[in-house]
Amino acid sequence: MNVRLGYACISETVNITTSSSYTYTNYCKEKDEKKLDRIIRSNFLSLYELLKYNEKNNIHFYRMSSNLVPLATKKEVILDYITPYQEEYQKIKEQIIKTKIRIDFHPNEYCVLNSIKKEVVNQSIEILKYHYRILEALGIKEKILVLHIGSLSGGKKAAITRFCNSFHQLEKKIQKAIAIENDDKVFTIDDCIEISNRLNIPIVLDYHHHLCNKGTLTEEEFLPQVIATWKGKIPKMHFSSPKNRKPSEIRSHHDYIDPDAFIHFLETIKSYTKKVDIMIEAKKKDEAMFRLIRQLKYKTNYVFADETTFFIE
DNA sequence: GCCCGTCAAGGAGTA
DNA sequence: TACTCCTTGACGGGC
Repeated sequence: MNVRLGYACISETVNITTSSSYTYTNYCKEKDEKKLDRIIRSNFLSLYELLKYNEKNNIHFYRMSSNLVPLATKKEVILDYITPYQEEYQKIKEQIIKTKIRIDFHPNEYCVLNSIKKEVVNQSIEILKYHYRILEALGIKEKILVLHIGSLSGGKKAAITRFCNSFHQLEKKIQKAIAIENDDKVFTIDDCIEISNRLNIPIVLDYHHHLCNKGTLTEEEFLPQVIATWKGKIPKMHFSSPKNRKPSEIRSHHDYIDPDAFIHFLETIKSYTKKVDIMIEAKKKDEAMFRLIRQLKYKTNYVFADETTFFIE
């Protein structure tokens, strides 16, 4: 099995941020369009710098921050975040094409497509449109928006039906970009499989969430189904370690990854797929990924093709 | 330069 | 109905 590791949004090594913000409260006070423009350009420039850093370190899998454009989804703010930034998009696009890095977005838990409130659903659709437009502007061919199912209101059956109904309200091209992820409290991998079967969309398995919130299917049962949802594309999965074994902290992410748990995870999945991209979700971001890699080199016979890519027999 | 309160979002639980 | 907590990184005032 070929494994590529990636990290999300922030580098602990490079001291820049792609998430500089301009809060709505401050914007209302100041109405400083130039400041907003400066922040957006700074975030795009930082994204370009991070992609250069990824290239230097042979990182082939990366999640962009959702906060690239502050206030982009605020109804009260009319903001064209595409046309004025063509130069920035082009520069980033060329870097993405050059390095063939696989990139995605993961809108946060406030994007609730199955909310019982119509205005929240509408706002969630706007949030997805914003992410999709950025992917389009960056010329990313394989557009992926990883989404949680959301609210449990009215019970699971009703919640899943609401998710499917809202999904069908999305433009077709955005529907094609949606992938769903199991969460750590409510929607299990079983639920994701049910939804995936109804909507024909891929599933991102989050193994930490699965350990917190198991369905009835065994790993042997769900793994081939989850991988099949990618229809030949390289499956994406998320891996993190619990901050603490205490029930109150088991859902929180640790600074680093438990290498033995990770090795166990790889051994579990290796007979089901030839390739996998795994996003390391640890508080120490890329630093945690590189520490894990050093530990894998020490503990295993995995054959490394480059800094973040290796092969398991 | 560090510390800590605030911001921003929706859901869910409690009073 | 109103509140508090959850989560997370950035921000910004105070010292």
